[in-house]
Amino acid sequence: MSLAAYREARSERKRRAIIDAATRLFAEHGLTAVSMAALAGEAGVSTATLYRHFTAKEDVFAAVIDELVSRFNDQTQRDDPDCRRALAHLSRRYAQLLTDPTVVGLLRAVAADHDRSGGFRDRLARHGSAIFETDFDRLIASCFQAAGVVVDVKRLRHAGIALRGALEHVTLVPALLFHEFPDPASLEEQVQTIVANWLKRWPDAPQYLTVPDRP
Amino acid sequence: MSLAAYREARSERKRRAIIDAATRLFAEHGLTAVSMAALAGEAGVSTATLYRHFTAKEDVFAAVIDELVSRFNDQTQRDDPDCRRALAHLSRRYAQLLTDPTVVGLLRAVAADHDRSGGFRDRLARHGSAIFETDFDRLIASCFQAAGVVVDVKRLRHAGIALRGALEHVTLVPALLFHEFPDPASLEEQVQTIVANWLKRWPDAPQYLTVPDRP
DNA sequence: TGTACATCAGTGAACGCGCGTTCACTGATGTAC
DNA sequence: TGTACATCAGTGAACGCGCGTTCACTGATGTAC
Repeated sequence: MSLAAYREARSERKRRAIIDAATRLFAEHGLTAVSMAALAGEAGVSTATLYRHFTAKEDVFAAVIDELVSRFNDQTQRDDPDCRRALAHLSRRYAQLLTDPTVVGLLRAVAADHDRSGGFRDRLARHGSAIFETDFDRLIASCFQAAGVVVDVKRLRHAGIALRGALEHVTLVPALLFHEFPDPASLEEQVQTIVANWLKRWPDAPQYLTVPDRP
Repeated sequence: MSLAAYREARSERKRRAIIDAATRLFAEHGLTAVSMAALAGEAGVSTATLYRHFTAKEDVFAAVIDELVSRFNDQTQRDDPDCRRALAHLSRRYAQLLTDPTVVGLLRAVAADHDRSGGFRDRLARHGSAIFETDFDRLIASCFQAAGVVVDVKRLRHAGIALRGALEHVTLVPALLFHEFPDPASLEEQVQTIVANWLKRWPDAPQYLTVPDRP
């Protein structure tokens, strides 16, 4: 049975090399700009081997996306009991994710080739977005509760829009549109300022801020 | 000289048809997914005619982007003397632009094919972004001034991040990533709420909000 | 007025290249006897 | 132990298609005489 073991090990190594190379190339250049020959070269494999492991180019891309999504799922972690610290921590993770060149590159690839897939590929974006949405909503609600402020659903929603919007404005938007990625130090500083501003203006805001608009 | 006039009119008609068709197709499918044959078909023209008007496919794309940029430039308008109304108006324009399927589609196309152009094509994104940045900065400063609050540059910058980030979160982000576009009514309502929340929390915020973070 | 010619934007058909994909074959290892 | 054979992931070379681009030609109009 050692023949089977040998073959499986070699096969697994090749498959890993293919997915790793595909992750790099698709993230950097997008789906259509990467040829199967280029992918095979980067992975150190023949093009025919690509087709032994995957039925088509889009199938390789799907595998790349699936792996990234499952990496998201593994990242759920225990909350800090201090909800303000927990929210700052979540914001940092969010900002780091949205300035990760691989993640952003794949998001761009998914968005760009939207109409050539059956729609199954935007799992990455939707799934990742949904995970963070849930976490943000929960922590934002706890922060309001901890501050002793009772608020309605609509205000909670806009509190989330304010925080996530500010974070995305300094991360995802320049990264997606301009391929601009902040250095870690300035990112950290921006995130801290954004979270501090948000805390002061939403859960810690004085009561008059919770009544309707001024005339 | 009527021959020349006839030819020029016909030529101009063809050129317009090409740019219009290219705007539609590139916005919907991106640069690489649109073949010259498809473009010629949509424009009601032969592929050879495309090459009489443009030297290459990328040149057609550049013309499309240039036209959109110049349309931006024409839109500078006189400010409302009430800076709060002016800011609400600017926010609405910004939100409408970032939910215009053509604009978003071309932004996506520019971002996706970034590395195959010499970088000249991101004029659209940079130029549009710069125009709005200037306008927002100016109006935000006036709103603070009108409220009698003196603030430093950094706080002004974060006020802008808060407002534009919230607007982009409900427009550009879902549009770019998920191809989701809100209907005009719900967009209008979201923009109004976002601007109202922002005004209460930034220029109208009580003094304690302008001192450094609480311990 | 009629006719031969000049002009040039537009075009159908072709070209050659690179792509995604497939095919017939290899070679490293285990098994039968 | 040695030898003939079975297995099957991996591969180099080829295939056919669609793409961006070009070429030789057309035809609508004006001009010369």
